[in-house]
Amino acid sequence: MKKDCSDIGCHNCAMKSVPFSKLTDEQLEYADKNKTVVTYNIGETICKKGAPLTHVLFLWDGIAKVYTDLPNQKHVIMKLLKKCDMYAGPGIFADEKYHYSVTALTPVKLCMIKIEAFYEIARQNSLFTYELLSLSNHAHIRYMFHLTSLTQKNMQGRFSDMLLYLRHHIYDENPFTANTSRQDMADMTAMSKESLIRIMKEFKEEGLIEVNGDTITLLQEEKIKFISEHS
Amino acid sequence: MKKDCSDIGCHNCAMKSVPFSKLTDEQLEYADKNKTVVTYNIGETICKKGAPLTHVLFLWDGIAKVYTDLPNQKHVIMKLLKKCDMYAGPGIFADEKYHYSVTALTPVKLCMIKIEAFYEIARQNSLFTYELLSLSNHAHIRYMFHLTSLTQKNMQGRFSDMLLYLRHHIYDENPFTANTSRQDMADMTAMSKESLIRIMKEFKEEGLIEVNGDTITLLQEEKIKFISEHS
DNA sequence: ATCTTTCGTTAATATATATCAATGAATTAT
DNA sequence: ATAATTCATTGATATATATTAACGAAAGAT
Repeated sequence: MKKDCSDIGCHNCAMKSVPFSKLTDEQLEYADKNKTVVTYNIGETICKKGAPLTHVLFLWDGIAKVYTDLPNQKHVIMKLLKKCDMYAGPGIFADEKYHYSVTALTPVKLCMIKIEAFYEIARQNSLFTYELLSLSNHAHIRYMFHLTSLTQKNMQGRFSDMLLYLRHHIYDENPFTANTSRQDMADMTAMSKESLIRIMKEFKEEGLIEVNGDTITLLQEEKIKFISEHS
Repeated sequence: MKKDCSDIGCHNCAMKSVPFSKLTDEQLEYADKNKTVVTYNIGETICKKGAPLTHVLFLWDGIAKVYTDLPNQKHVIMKLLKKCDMYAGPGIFADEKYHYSVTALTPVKLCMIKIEAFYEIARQNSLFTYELLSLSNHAHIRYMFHLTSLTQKNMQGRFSDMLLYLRHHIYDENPFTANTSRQDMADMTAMSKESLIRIMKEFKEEGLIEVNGDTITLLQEEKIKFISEHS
């Protein structure tokens, strides 16, 4: 069965995240009463860093970027969100602010659940909270990998990590068509746009990848993995 | 009352972390039965990255470093642990491995609670899990700050961030005596040891700090904050 | 359809930071 | 006490990466 979600209530939503699969019927009902469905266009801001955290997001469709919206315009993209992803910023259970901005890279359809409802369910159901903690820690492990990539690897290594991330975690297919601009890719790898393009060219010339506009083919994935691990 | 902890059981432990303050007497009793007290010497490894995660740590005394133990010897120190800190690596509730190594920078006394006991309590008590999630997310917010510091700021900015971290989060006093070597400081700021020393000298010559061996005085904290924010 | 703006690309140059090498001071081992 | 390591420091040099500038192509606006 293809995972999809029409607006027929949390009960029947086939996209339920692991924490939500632990809820009782009553709790799902409650979540359902506190949800809203919204559609965003490309480039629209879904969450703004610093604003009060009011909702948890569940992507039904589309790709969005989660990034540190820094005053000096130098963003770091922490991750991309895709279909079926749940997104609760780190401010939840903490200071109740958004610490990242989220912007749509394609048209994005999502449902939002009020944070109060979220808290209420967490208070009632320790299995739910347990799974949230699990998700949170898995995310943490990924961020640590990201941090060591960005601080310890050279540009070739960081670029390789980005390619593998897009191929395996976001698009899950080999020739993939990225929804990220070159600037976005630069923000994912903590380099300047010009450097990113130069490294991309280098990879093309060495036959590691093929690039057609936004469509990228990994021609020698093993070598790319090697570069990721040895830079 | 000075926060301290003698081995009189979790019940009477004055250092109880917020999550543990939410436990019932019975649950505290249970934790107590599953704890061990250990002392480590300087330089000893408390946890090794990659090893199975078996315990959660509670520091009674001393300073330890939490770092990504990378194959190529290029470590990143994520944070320091001090008295009263609880430390459960991100592998808890996830893949049950240590993702960071932890090493004692001073003699360290700590108690360890078995992870199974931890899970059992989490299953029973949603308030406990709730507080764990809160801690986890607060930690995440700090890591994000760290990541943007390391990837977006120049060396002066990163060094300033480290000084402010040591002064406010670790030692909480102004002339402080660091337990970190120059190499450790370099690993905290993602630069080479030589660069760290050069920046340190620069700060001394500009009258921002005074350095006597490992004792550092922030002479112009406002300017250091300014550098942190504008680099 | 034309103008304007943004985006992708390239090359030349500047700069921040790492690496290398050398030395003295401080620890640790013998 | 002496030798042997390790650690802190400095200067000279190399290198990775950013910045600047320029231009064509694509996309949006009038």
